[in-house]
Amino acid sequence: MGIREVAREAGVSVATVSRVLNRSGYVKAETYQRVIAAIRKLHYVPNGVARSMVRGNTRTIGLILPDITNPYFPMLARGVEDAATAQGYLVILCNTDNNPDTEAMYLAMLREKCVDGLVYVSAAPRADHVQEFAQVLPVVWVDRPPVGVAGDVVAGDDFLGGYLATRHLISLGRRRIAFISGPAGLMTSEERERGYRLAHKEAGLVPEDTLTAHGDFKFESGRRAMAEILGRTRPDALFAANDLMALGALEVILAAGCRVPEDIAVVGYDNIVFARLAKPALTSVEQPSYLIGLTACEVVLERIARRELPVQKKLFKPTLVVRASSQGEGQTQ
Amino acid sequence: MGIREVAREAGVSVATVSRVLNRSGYVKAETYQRVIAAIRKLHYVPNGVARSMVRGNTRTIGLILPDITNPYFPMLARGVEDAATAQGYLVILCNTDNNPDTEAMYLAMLREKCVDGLVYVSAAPRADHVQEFAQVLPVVWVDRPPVGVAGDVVAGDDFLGGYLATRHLISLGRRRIAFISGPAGLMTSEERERGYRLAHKEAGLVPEDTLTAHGDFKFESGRRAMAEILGRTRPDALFAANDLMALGALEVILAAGCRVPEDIAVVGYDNIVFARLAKPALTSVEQPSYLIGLTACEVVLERIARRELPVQKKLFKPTLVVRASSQGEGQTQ
DNA sequence: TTGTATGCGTTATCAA
DNA sequence: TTGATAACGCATACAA
Repeated sequence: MGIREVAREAGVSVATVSRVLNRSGYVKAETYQRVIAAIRKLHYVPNGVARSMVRGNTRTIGLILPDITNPYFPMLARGVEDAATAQGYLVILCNTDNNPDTEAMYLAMLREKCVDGLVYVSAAPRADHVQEFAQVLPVVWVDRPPVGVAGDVVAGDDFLGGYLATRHLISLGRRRIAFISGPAGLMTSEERERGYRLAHKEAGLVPEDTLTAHGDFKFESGRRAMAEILGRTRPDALFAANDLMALGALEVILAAGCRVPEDIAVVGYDNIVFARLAKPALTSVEQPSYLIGLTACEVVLERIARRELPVQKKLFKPTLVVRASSQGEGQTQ
Repeated sequence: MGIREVAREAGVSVATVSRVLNRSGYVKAETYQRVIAAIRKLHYVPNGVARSMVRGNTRTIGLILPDITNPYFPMLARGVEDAATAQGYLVILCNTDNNPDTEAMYLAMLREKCVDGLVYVSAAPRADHVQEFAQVLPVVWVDRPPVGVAGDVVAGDDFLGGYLATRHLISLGRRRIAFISGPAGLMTSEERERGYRLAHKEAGLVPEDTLTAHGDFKFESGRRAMAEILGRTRPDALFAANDLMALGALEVILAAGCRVPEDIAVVGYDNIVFARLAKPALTSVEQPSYLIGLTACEVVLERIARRELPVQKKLFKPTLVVRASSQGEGQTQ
C-alpha cells in the first residue's frame, strides 16, 4: 500500500506516480489514467509522514490557549481552524490552564512534531521558554505578546474596551465604579484596567482602591471578588474584566438584595453567548473572537510562506453591547 | 541540527546517540554524559517526523466533533486531551458542523497525516465514508456509533436521561409535556425522545403530536420550536433535548407571559454551566462530559496498543439536576 | 515523457 | 559497549 505498489500496478515508475499525485512534471494522458486507476484500485493514500519528511513541513499548526472551556475561546478556535483548513492545514489543540509547565510540555511536543507554526494565546508567556522557540518557528501572539520578544500580534483592543465600558457607566452618572480584575500580571486584564482608569481620569475622577478586587477570569472568582467589595464599600456600578466574573458578581449582588441596574449597574467583557441570557441581561464589551482567531491563523500561515515578511500587529476594536444590566432596556452602541 | 551533528560533537556514532535518546540498549555512563552534553550544547531536538516514519506511528489522535462552540463539547475535548497528553499523544481538533463533506475532508486529511486513532463524535456518521476507515484505524465512537459498523463506543445513556427528565415532570403532576427534539436522525436526540415516551407509557400517558417540535440543538431553534408549540397548543411542561434549546424556549415562554415553573415547567439536557445562571435556573440532565471524553480517548489508546482487544461499550449514566425551572427550589436527585 | 537513484532524520538490526 | 547500515515512503534532480 505504498507508492511502489501503485507504480507496479500501473506499470510505471514511482516517479511517475509521484508526478501524478502532485500534478508536477509531464505525464502522458494515458499514463495518467492508468496511474489514477491503480490508485483507485488499491485505495492508495499517500503517506503524509514520508511526504513531510522530504518536503520539510507538516502542514500542521499548534493552537495554544489557556482553556477551551472558557466560553471566549471556542469561537476563536473555530476561526483558527477555519483559516487553517482553508489552506490544507490541521490544528493541534493545546490547553495550558495558564500553567507554565504545561506550556513548556506542549511547546516541546509541538516542536518535536515539527508543526509549521503556532497560534499562541498565553496568559503570560515566559520569555525564557519561548524566546528560542519563536526564533525557530513562526509564532503569532494572540492578545498577549511576551515582553521582549518581537513577533506578529493579533489582539483585541483591551484598553479601548475597558475605556468604553467605564465611560458608559460614567455617562450613566455612576461615580463609584467597582472593578474586578483578571489574573495578576495578565496583560489582557491590565489593559482593561488601564482603560477603566483613563475613563475615570477623563471625567476628573479617581477610583478608590477599595473598589477593586482581584479575580482569575472564572465564575467563582467573580462571586468571591464581589462579596469582598460589598464587604467593605458601596459601589453604584461594576466593571468586571470578563463576563464569567460579571455573572458571578451579578449573582452575589442580587443575593445581597441590591437591584441591577438601579443600585448597581454591571458591565462585563467578551459578550459570551450567555451574557444576553442572564437576568438582567448583561451589558458587555464584545470582541470579534472568531475574526481574531481567523486572522491570527492567516498571519501565521503567511509567515510560514514568507519568513522575511515585516512584522504585523493587528488590533481589533471591541464594541459595547448595552443591555438591561446597565440600562433599563437594551441597545447596541 | 540533526542526530548526526550531535554524534560528531560527542565523538560517537548516531546509533549511540539514538540509544541515549531512547534509553535503549547499553551505553557507558561516561559516553552517555558526553552525548547529553552535546545535545544540550547544540539545543538538539529529535525530529518527530523521521521518528514517526521509522516507528510507524505519530502519537497523534484526531478528535472529530460537530462544533466546539456548543458548550457541551469543550469539557469533552478537555477530557480527550488530558487522556491523550497523559500518554504523550497530541490531539488534532476537527469541527465538522455535522456536514458530511467536512467530515469526509477531515477523514482524508487525518488519514494522510497518519493519526494513530480517532475519537469520533458524529451526528450521523455515514457508513460509506467511515466503513473502510474504521478498518484501517482504531476509532472510538462517542455518543453515536454508525449503523452497521462494529467498534468501541463510549456514550452517555440518552435513553435513561430522557426518561429521568420526563418522569420528573410527570411526578410533578404535569400531563401535557412538550418535547423539542434535536436534528432529525440523530441518535442522541432520538434516544432522549424514546426515554420521554417510555416515561409517558409507564404513567399510562400518550403525548399528543402537537406537543412535539423539531430543533437543531441551537439556541435559536429552541425559540422557534417553542413559538411553534405555543402557537398551536398549551403545554404545562417542556423537555428540550438540550440546554441551548431549553434556554431559547425559556425566553419565548417568559415573553409569552407564562410563569416558569408554575405554568410551564422546563427541563433541559447537558447541564451546561449556564443552566444554573438562567432565571429561573434551569433543571437539566447532566452528563459527565469530561469523563466521557477522557474514557473515549483511553479506549482508543488501548486499542492502538492492542488491536485484538475485545470491543468495548461504555455507557455513562446521566443525573437529573433539579432547579427552579421545574420546582420552586433547587436540589439534586 | 519516463525512469533511476539519492536523500530526508530516525530507529533498529547485526557485527564487531 | 559501540558502530555501520538498511530500512521507513516519498519527492526530486538528473539521465535517458
